[in-house]
Amino acid sequence: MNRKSGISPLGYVLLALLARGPKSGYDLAQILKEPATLLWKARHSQIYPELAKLEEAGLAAHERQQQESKPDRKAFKITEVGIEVLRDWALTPPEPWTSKSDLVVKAHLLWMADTAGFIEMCAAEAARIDADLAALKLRWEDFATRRPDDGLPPHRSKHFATRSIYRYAEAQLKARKDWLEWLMDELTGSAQTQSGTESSPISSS
Amino acid sequence: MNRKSGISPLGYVLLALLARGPKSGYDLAQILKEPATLLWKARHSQIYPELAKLEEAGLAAHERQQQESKPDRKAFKITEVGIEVLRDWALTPPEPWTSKSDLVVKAHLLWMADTAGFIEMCAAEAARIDADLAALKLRWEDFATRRPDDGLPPHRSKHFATRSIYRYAEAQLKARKDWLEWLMDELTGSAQTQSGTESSPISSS
DNA sequence: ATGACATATGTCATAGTTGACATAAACGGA
DNA sequence: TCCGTTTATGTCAACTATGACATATGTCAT
Repeated sequence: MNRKSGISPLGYVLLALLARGPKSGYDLAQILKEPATLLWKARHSQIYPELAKLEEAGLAAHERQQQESKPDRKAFKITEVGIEVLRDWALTPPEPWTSKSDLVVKAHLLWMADTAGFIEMCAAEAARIDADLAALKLRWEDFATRRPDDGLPPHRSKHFATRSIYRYAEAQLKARKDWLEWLMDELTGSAQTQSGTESSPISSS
Repeated sequence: MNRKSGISPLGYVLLALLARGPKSGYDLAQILKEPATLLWKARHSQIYPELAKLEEAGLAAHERQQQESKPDRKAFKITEVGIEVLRDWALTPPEPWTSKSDLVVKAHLLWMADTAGFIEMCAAEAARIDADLAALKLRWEDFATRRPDDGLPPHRSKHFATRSIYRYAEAQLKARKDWLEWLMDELTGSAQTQSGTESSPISSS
């Protein structure tokens, strides 16, 4: 729990999802699970206790539901207080953004690594990003089919808000991939004309 | 500590920095402190214990140094074993990349937020990114002056490796800023022509 | 001297996150 | 009937990270 507000980062994520409609812990875990993290990444082991905290704080409430052909579920709803808290939080300055990628650390020690192996690793990562981008596109198409445009103006539209986070994920992935491709270009040019770890001067045009 | 390797993510970061030359915990804390996180973000409270672990594992070693006009320091060096461990790690597939930005969570709940306040928050964030980009450029120019190009081919050059991580940071920041600008464009268009939180039908062409 | 500041090293309680363990209802196929 | 899978909820130990507290040396200005 964040000292100032009493709500953890994940708490806000859960509230933001509950604000669109009631969901169970299981539902939330499906939305926040890997791969292709769109909004946030979290496991059910973190989600269930967090929901209990939100409920204790009066920001969410649950109701037991019986289902046919499925076990019972706890349907969580955001409360009026929760909505107010969310609205306020939406306008507060975002946390300073710091991404921690071990790929960048590996790039930092590129100069002492096996060049061929490093390029191979980069190529595999670029392929993984392509797969993520494709999965993202499919996921968006699926969403857009299930929930077609509500026709509301962007600033009131859930459809638009969702689209905006897809665009964000896509932009970040593309930037990462472009960088990888620039890096591989620089390295292949360099490793071929100059001697690498072992030199095998077969052909240099 | 990571179960498989016995080395934490931060451990690899510290080794990668030590591989370029001896550094004290204080030096490392300066490199890894905010703002404008380039490689990783860490506090000295995490760094000092981690250095002790690396030393215990035989991956780094320190030597006490007396300095004029400054307190004593512990100069840490990477060991031969440490170098081997790093080289191996450099070729292992990077962790699946998941960035956690609360800005994206805020975008997800855009539809229920005060539009004018939201746009203002975005504008402030865009300005912050501009400042970060400017600071990044200055930091690169400072580095390039202090450590001019070593003339080595990219795959063996520390200069190039450093440049690559600057490019990465720049690309990520730009992608984030471009997205923010797209978002603000969409919102200003929408909020002006259609009624906002309170409707004031002044002019609708 | 006194106080502010940079250098330098450390600990500790708390918060956030992961991965493993644990349980159970309902379905479908072998 | 037993086994695997999906749905569903939960706990717990270990790991990672933050923010506060703590201490000490040396410089410089007041």
